[in-house]
Amino acid sequence: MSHDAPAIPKLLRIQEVAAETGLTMRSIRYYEEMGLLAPAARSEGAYRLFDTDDLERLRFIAGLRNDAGFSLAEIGQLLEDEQTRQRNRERFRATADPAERAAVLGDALERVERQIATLERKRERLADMIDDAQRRRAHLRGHLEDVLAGRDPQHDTAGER
Amino acid sequence: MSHDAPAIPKLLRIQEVAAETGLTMRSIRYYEEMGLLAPAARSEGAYRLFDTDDLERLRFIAGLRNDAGFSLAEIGQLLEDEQTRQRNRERFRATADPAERAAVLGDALERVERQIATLERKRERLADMIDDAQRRRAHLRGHLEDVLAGRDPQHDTAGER
DNA sequence: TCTAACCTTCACGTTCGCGTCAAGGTGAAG
DNA sequence: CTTCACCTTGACGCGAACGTGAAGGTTAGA
Repeated sequence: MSHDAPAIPKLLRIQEVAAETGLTMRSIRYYEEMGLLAPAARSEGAYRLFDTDDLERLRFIAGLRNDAGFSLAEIGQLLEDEQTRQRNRERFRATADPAERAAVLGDALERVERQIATLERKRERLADMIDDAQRRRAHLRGHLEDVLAGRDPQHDTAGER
Repeated sequence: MSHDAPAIPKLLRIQEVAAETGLTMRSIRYYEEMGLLAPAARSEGAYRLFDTDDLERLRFIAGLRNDAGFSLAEIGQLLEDEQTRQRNRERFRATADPAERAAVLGDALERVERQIATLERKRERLADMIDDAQRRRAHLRGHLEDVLAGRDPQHDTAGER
């Protein structure tokens, strides 16, 4: 009967976090230094201790960097907005003045919309590039089929651009 | 007796190209140094002269860097494939051996497919992030409407994430 | 021809995103 | 208490992607 532990969230040390996320310890510390990470819990002797939220956050950061190609500064903006959102929530609750509440919300809305615009520009670029690549692929497949079928058309890709 | 110039494609100097593409002169030279740019034409006195193809190429590079977040090395790969494609076309035409032709095409196909996979992973990430952002936006809009309508629901965002 | 604006090639400086020691404190096991 | 793996904070180094002169040639116009 091991007195079931009620809310000990199982904190991890940096090496385990590194193994878990695929990041290096250096990177993790650097991200904290750059303010991308809420100063995680610390042990008595100043060991960094991470919870599952930190893991998620780190994975998010890694994704943004590796897959989306954002700089840490940009990631900082994106994450900052999440924290700002939290604080806005408190501010929001701290006042009952509809005007101020509306202002807070309007601010947040603006930020999010700029984020979306930025992300969508990126996505559109990517979509264009993917379209190009797929057209090339289709073309190559056509040629390959021709060759494999013994055909030998001189048509040479037509509109090469 | 200026024998009417039939095909003078209006060459630009680096400063004009910079203004046109939004890049700096330094970046343009650097891209050439890194082999991303075919050594454009040179004037008598070694001035770099760019044509519209160069402009397109530079815009493409800028797009890949700024919007898609690729490194110059990665861009080099992507561009190299385009040139490889050109050369493969010649190789392809140089031989009549179906096996070799198929090999050339298969090679090109592989490259393109890897490119597509890379790009799509990126796009999926972006799509996820955009979804998140849009959900946040919808939420904020709902709140804002509530406040502007004089409502004051305590519901507080419900499922916070 | 002369000048002002433009260009060239070095070449060193800078920021970002870490890698890599160095010198020491921490923590759990035995 | 000792040991050893693990952690800490500096601090220097490095490659990428340029910025920023310096020193000098080029071009086009008055």
